[in-house]
Amino acid sequence: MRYANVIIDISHEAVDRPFTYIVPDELVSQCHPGTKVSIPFGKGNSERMGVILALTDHPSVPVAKLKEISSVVLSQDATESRLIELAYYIKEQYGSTMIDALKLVLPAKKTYRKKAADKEPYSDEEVDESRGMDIILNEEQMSVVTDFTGEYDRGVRKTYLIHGITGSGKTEVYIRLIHHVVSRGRQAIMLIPEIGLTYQTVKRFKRYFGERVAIMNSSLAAGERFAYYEKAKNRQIDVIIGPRSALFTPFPDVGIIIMDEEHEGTYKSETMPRFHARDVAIKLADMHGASVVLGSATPSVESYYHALNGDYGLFELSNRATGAMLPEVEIVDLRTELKAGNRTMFSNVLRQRLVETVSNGKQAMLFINRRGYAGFVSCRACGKVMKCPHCDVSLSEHRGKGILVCHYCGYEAPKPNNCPSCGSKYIMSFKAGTEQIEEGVKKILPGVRTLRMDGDTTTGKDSREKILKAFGEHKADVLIGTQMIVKGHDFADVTLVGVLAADISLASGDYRAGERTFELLTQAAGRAGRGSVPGKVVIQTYQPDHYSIVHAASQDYKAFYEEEILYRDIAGYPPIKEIMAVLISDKDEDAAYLAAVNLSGLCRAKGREVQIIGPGKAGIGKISDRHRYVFYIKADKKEDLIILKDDMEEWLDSGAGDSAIPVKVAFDFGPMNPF
DNA sequence: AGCACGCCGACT
DNA sequence: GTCGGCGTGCTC
Repeated sequence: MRYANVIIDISHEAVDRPFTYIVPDELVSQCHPGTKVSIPFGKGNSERMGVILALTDHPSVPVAKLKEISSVVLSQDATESRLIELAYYIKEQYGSTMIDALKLVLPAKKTYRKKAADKEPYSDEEVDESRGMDIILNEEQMSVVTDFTGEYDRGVRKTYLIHGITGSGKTEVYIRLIHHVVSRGRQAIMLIPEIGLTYQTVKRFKRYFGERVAIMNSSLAAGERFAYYEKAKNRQIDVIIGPRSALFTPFPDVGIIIMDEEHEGTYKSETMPRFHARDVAIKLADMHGASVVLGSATPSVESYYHALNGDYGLFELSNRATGAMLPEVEIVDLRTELKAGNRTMFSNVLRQRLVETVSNGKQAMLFINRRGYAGFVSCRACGKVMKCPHCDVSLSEHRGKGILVCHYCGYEAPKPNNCPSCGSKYIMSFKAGTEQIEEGVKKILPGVRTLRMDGDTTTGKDSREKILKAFGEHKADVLIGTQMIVKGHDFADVTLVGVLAADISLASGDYRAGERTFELLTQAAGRAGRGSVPGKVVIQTYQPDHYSIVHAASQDYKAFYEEEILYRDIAGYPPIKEIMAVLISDKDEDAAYLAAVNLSGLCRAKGREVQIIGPGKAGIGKISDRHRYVFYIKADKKEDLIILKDDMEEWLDSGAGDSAIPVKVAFDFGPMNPF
């Protein structure tokens, strides 16, 4: 290990690639990935700061061109070195390169223009002098706050889970906890899922923390983000609210990390360091001596398992803070509807409730899981489905534009007038589920005012906000949408929530299907009756006896958990066992397959106590002309998976099996979606 | 980013 | 004839 790959200065695009340096004998013992070093660089050999990415024996550049590392730089900037350590943790845990992990953690300045910093991502709200102390908490909320602050002041640092039903007032509790930590001179990171938090919540935080809180949304330009980072470094703000990347805010002394809606899938990165924000938050908290608070109405099975185990502290909030009643839930068996001759998407019960609701001047939300209802395009004469030439998926038509789009690679093509297969001119697109429902609603209630919201028809978040705003102002009677309408939007006039086909999400075929269905139904049900009138929920399903549906209807998380954990135990899934997916892709199908066989064979040959499933073709066999193969490894402990990941990385680095070199290999620990 | 090399205008 | 403009391009 005589040579080191060093990144010079991550913050400038032009030099954000590794350079090779000779490691002098006397520095060998001190040089590791993540070590800061001083090196001569450029024509004038000016001394620059760099970070070691990796060590190697075989430089890719002629040795004659190499210079020596001058010295190892000891951490003068604790915040930065902590983030570098965090990058190293991410690299080790999730199997990425050090450079990708560093780029994640120390984002490049890029085209930073000094502007947005002073522009206040809300108008200046009056800062409340009592700073959050005027929130009146109920007994349950209060006991969470006193238990936490008591332990915090005694120096106890750990991870807590707040299991609080929808409307139990978790936000007020978060504000109190943050206030406590901030008043002791430390900082707070408040993580929210990508979908963002409502304007109401933002206003509450602004009100209590005023100028000392920054809100980071995913659309924030790199420059704006950088401006916040500067403020955080200089202790000009105490609280950052944002999605998973908010974890990398360079606060000097973090005291608490809160993760709201901790069960949300968006906390798991879908791109190369496929890290889970929960794990990284716990690691970061450990480095700072901070506590972590996870909150959810429907905790992930993993987190609840850890809470029951005693790994996490557990708080329960089981009352609605406003005293509003839980909605009344009815399950409708679609099989009996069909037998009775009802072939529409609406059961008699739902039809009746819909008419009642609208004629009483109230509002209804109708929810459909989009999966399986995408607006694909096919030929009526021969049945040919228009597919993407680069991916194994069907194309969908962009609303009325006559353009077919691939959602995976962005390929676009005009909609043909004649079927490319049989020449017929009867080419039509299947309507999106929401469109069909809208038509159905209008048949039941002629003249009803409807709004539609789904991923395909809603371009940009602006139109989304507009739709929600219009519905909130009661400019429509019925809102029809996909998952996106169930997340945390409170509308006082909504007294009916209808779930049209609850089991579509059960059919997704991965081990989280039951959990996801329970979550969606519970969240959807939580939308009904947020005002003074109790709400009604109608769940239509073909599997009325499925435990996810039954327990969602009775709003009984614990009963759901008991059955779910039993299933995970029997089938050997997380959190009982740990699972890793290895995804291999290449333009050449044979090369991808061969690499998958070789890698899985390598893992088998190691003879560890693991179970290897596959390899096989991935669910979507081709994306952007790259053929995809996948295999899964199950183990009792995550460490066993990490060791195998390291073995595979080493094998790939060493160039063993020359054919395997160009293939891309991605590791995914605790995959959220089946490949 | 910095610093060099590089090929066209007004100066000791 | 040379000093110097900052336009491309490389830095282990």
